[in-house]
Amino acid sequence: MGRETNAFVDKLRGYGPLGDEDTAALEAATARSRSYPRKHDLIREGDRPGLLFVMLKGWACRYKILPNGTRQVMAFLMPGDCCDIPANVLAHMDHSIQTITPAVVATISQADIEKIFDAYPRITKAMYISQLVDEGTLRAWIVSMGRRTSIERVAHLMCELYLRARSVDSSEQLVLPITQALLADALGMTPVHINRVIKALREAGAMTLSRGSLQIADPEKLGHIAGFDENYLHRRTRSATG
Amino acid sequence: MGRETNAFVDKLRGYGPLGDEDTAALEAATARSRSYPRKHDLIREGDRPGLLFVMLKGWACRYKILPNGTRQVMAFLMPGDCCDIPANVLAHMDHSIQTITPAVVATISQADIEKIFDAYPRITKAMYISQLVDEGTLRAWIVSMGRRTSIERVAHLMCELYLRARSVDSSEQLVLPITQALLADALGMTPVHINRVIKALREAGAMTLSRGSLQIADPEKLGHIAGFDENYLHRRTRSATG
DNA sequence: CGTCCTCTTGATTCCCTTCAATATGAGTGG
DNA sequence: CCACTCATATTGAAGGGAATCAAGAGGACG
Repeated sequence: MGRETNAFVDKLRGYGPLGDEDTAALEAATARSRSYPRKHDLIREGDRPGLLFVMLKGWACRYKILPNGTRQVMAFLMPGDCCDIPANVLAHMDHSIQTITPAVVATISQADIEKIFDAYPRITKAMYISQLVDEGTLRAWIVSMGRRTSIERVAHLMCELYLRARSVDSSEQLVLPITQALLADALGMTPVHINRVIKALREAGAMTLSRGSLQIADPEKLGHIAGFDENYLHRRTRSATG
Repeated sequence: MGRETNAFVDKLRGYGPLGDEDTAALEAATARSRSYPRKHDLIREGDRPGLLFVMLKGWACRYKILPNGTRQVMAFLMPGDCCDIPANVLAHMDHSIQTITPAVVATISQADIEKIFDAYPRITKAMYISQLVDEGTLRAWIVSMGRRTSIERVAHLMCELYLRARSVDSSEQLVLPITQALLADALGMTPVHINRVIKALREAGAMTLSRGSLQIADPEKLGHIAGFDENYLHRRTRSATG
């Protein structure tokens, strides 16, 4: 087979120059991957961390179940994203990670991460920057939850997911694997109210969500409703890296 | 004068072993610091980033003003915390940073950061981990905003700030520089409602907030109300580094 | 072809916001 | 030392947005 693109390598390359030996090391580290069905927990709250998960295909999310039984989703992971909790700092996971779609994910052991960090400073730096960008996404999320109306909130998240998905899959008509229940868990709302908001967005001609997949009818309109400023995503044009 | 403790070095040392040359480099980089009054913007939304801010004394916060005029605070910065947006990835700041108290902060230029990253891999790694920990704090914040009641939300934030403040200042009776308006901006609520929640917490004997400073009367009770699990703060015992 | 998951809609309730008025203390200047 | 001003805190009343409760429709799947 030909050389398959590795979403993780692509992403890191966007954050800093990588040499051939860097990409080779990354590809070697993520060579062994596993497939998982949807709704499969990759790691659960309370587990001992220690592996770096690298999403190669499919989506996942970080979430936490609260004592009252409600669920909060804190992040969406797409191809190229990775998640890492350093085992030497944290004894137990404070949240879980679950696939949203069937997914292919590679895991890198703590020892191998250490080796890579020691031997490939450019990788360390790129991952540091990747971390900074992820943090910006979380901050934007906090802003949404704190100060945006529910319709703005939904529209804003859809804009973010649309742009992020688009940078790993440039299909013409993107379809995002989102259910109303998942949206509710991500935005701290009830499924019932999410449904009403989505109806409003549908009637406005901005987007349609049905049976687990979302279609953006009018990205411009959606962005306008959300008051969206894509600056925070820190996306770079991909053309330079091709 | 004797050797003053550098909160930044102390914090990073908690995340990984640093050699004498590492700490020397960090101390040299943060040697030149400036004092700022309270409510002073260190950097504003729209500015070009490029400096690494290191809080040496005092508190600050990240915030964003939305088009409708409301403000959302996304993070509190305490001595030892730093904030960094890589200039080569982000053209303009997507939020501002402002001091909450009079503060002493050092700045490191982009060029010097690069040099440090290239020459001191242990520092890079420690900062990467520091970043991971900060991200955990943001995730906890999202959980609070999404799925906790207002009283739990206030109590939870107070627990977090109390523990974080305590790890840099072990005074017997900690007093946190928080106003009701600031709390409201941080938790996405109105000052009026914050006031009512605080009244409830006061009457429960958990904590008291008055005229810009907060006292925790009963940390245990507060933690119980919040459903607080300090796991996510990834704090380590400081004794080992003394 | 029944079961389950996802989505939809209506009615009611309640938490929080909004609006408004007042209190209280800190800082300032005469 | 006191009047003045401003930021902060407090409390009440009314309104609205989202949750809750409840019932049902429509596919997907075995």
